[in-house]
Formats: sequence, structure tokens, C-alpha cells
Amino acid sequence: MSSKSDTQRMEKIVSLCKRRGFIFQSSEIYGGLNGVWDYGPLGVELKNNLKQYWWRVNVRERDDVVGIDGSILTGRAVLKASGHEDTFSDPMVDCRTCKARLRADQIPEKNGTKQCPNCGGKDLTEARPFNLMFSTQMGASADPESIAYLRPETAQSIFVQFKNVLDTSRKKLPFGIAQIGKAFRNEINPRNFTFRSREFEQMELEYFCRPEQGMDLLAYWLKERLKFYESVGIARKHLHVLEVPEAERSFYSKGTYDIEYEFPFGRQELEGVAYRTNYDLTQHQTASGKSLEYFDEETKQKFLPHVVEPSAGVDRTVLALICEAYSEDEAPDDKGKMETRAVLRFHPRMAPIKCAILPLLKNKEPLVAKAREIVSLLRPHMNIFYDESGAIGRRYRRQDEIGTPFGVTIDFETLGENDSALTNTVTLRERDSMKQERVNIVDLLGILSPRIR
RNA sequence: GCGGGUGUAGUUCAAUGGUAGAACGCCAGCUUCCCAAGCUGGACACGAGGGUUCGAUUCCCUUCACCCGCUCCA
Repeated sequence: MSSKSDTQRMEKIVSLCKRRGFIFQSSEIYGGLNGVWDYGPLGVELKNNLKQYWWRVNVRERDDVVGIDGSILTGRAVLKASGHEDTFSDPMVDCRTCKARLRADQIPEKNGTKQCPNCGGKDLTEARPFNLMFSTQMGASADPESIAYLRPETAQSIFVQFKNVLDTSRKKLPFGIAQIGKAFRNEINPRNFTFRSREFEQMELEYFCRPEQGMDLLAYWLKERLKFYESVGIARKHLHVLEVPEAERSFYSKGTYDIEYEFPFGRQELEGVAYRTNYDLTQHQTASGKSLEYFDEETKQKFLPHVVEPSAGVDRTVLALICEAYSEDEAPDDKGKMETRAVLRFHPRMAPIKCAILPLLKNKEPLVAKAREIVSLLRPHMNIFYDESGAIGRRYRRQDEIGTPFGVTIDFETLGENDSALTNTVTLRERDSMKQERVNIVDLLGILSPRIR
């Protein structure tokens, strides 16, 4: 699937993520914990920028969507009704001959001996319970009634709270409920850096509608979501839409699209946009015995709304942002010799740090004082970074490598020393082009704000 | 979970059965310094546990993690 150069590219990205403080292995000093990752100082900024922008576009800037934040601990009844407790837990057996992994209950027996249906091999491992859901105990007693799960997806808390949200928000169909939050799956085999993790975050929207609106809204949301990825800097040509064939869809789905991204390790899913019909509400209504129906004032009819679900992986999208942004180009050093420059070309709206403030020299007090003034000027409006150590070129490269789109340099002209016409002007450097322009300090905020929004 | 590979400073690598070097990076200092400059000084590593041995980073076992291939993938 992935070529050697793709593997090398991925290794460079993983290394940069650690070296510059984007993503660390969880519990690293204890040897690590499989399939779990921590975000460092820059990673958390990037991730927050993504989540906040998603929330802004899908909730704040729309009339028809409201948000919730559901609990992670989930009662058994919920996940029994949703079908997770049955389908997320199976005893598994491995065939040592052909390496197939099989469900223990699907292995045929011949003359009283279990045989691999793949190769006929009889050398099978013991059946192990394989529960993809993390469970825990609520309260002090350890009986089966006190089991709770860490939710395997965020969606169920939306369905379970559908009635409360409907009653309190006074929304009319069609409308959506959005949520960003953690979910947990005990993956058999976490792989590909943060791509398949055991603890991960989802950004989901359950968009409720009348049955006849479902297919149209499925198409609408697919389009909206593609637009979103482009607006955070992922090129359309690196995105692929996979229409999931009926045979591979969940039985209740009338249509599912996967939005995939071309990672260095292959084409992989970022988001699923699924038309889930009214399956989930039906399940919860039946299991709880509480009506989850919607009353339509116009037709005077009661019915269970259908739902279209755009469900995106936060961590996967963060990884895609980093992979998409990572590039190497040639830049001249101070002697004009070409050197390789690693640059993260984040969309300014996603960049962890928006602007670096750099006094040309740190041992000249007036330069430092002026730089500090500009820090105070910009800090309330954006994430800025002050750096006075090392040569100016080195500081530019450091910012390039963490994807800071803008740099402001304070020099002696700023202080009015050589040319009084340049008093209170600074150089504004742009990351990708490395071009510099001279701008007035008072104009800085007006120039930068619209570009990072 | 299976098979294969790999674990030495932050990163990339080196050496060694007698406890480790480099480059870059990082920190401090000097320098009117605009694209990883120079000079001086400094901090930082053998994934973990056990065994063999007088002595283990090196050999053996276990374990953990990562990578590749399967497998899995609501």
C-alpha cells in the first residue's frame, strides 16, 4: 500500500510532531501505552482550532443546529438498545496455520474437532473474549448491574437526549444536534500513528428530518463537509468520496459516503456521512418505553424523525492537516547556499501560532521594548509567540517548521534610527513565500485579523 | 492477535563483554545579526525487568513500545 518514500515521509512527520511538541506517545517515560497519544503545546492549539472552527461553522453560524456535550460514561441499557453490546463483543479465535482471525461461534466442527473454515487447519488458538468497548464499574459493588461503558461513539448521547433537546430548544424539523467529544474503542490493532487510536475524539452532527428529506440531505451534507475540509486547507484532490455499497452498509442505512484522505500510509477514512433512517430513535424508544416522536403541527402527525449523520474523526483530521501541511522546499541560507527547509503550510486559520514577534537583536533594549509592545497589542486577538534568541534567520526557520504563517520583525528603522519615515514600521514576513513587506504597527491587527479568521 | 523488523541524547547515526562518541538541535554569553552564520561555554541517551558473567548497552529470556505485512475496522 505505502511505498518506502511514503513510509519515510510519515516517519519525518511523526518525528517532527514529537520534536516540536505536537503529539507525544502517551505515558512515554513508562514505555508507552499502545494506541494512545497525548497532544503537546502546539498540538492542542491545532486541535482546538479545528474543533472551534467546526463548531463555529456547524453550530454558531447556523439557525438549525444546537449543541450538546454528553457524558462519556454510558449505562448498559443505552448500548444494549443501540446494538453495541451485542456486536462490539465477540469471542475470537486465530488460526495459526493461515493466520485468519475468526469469530469463535462461526467455526465449523468436523468429527468433534474445530477446523479453520479458511484453510482447514486445526491449529487454533483458544477463544478469547474480544470486547471492543471499555467497561468499568459504577459505584462500590462489582455486580453485573453496575457495569458502565466508556462510550464507543458520541452519537448515542445525542439520540438518548433527543427529546430533551427538542423540548428545550423548540427547534422544528429539519434541525441538527452537534457534539464534539471523546469516544473509546478497544481496537484490536491500533496503527498508523494517531489514525487508529483506542481513545479518540469525534465531531458529529445528527441532522434530524422528515423521512422524505433524507436522501437530499445526505447529498447536501456530503457537499458541506467537503467544503469544510477545503476551508481548513486540505486540497480537494487529496480527498476522495467513497459511496459505500449496500452490501457493506449497516442494514439500517439507506446511504453512506466515506470521505477519505490520501495519507502517506494510504487512502483512509476521515469522516462518514450516513443516512441512518430512524433506526436509532426507534431502538431507544422501544427499549426505554418513552416516546421520542416528533409532532408535526402542520400535518398533525406524530412520527420518529430520520437522521443524516456527518461524523468526523478529530484526531484523524488533525493528522490529515499535518500531513497535508508538511512540505520541504529549498531556501537559501545567509550565504545564498540552498538548504532544505521543512515547512508546515497550515491554513492560517488552523495554525497553532498565528504570528511570531521577533526583535532583530535581544541585547538592544529599545528593540526588545518595542517588540514587547507589539506582543501586548496583538496578544488579545490571536495566539502569538515572542522569540528573541538566536539569529533572525534561525528564528524564521523555527517558525516555518511549526507552521506559523506570519512573522513581525522589529529593527532599528522601527525605532526611527536610520530613516525617520520608517519610524514605527516593522517587517511582516509571510511563511510560504518568505516575502517581506514594511507595514505600520498600527495597521498590523487590521492586516492579520481577517487572514486568520 | 499472528508473522517479520527495530529500540543508544530532542533528532539522525556511531562504537564497545570493562558503563558510550559525533552531527544537527537545545540552553547561556559575545557580536547594528533580515532567512538554520561565527566564536566560547553548557545540559541531555543505551525502552523496562530478569538471567548468564568478576563485569552486560553489547549475549540469552521476558515484557513494553514503534514500524512493515496479515487480521480487524458502525
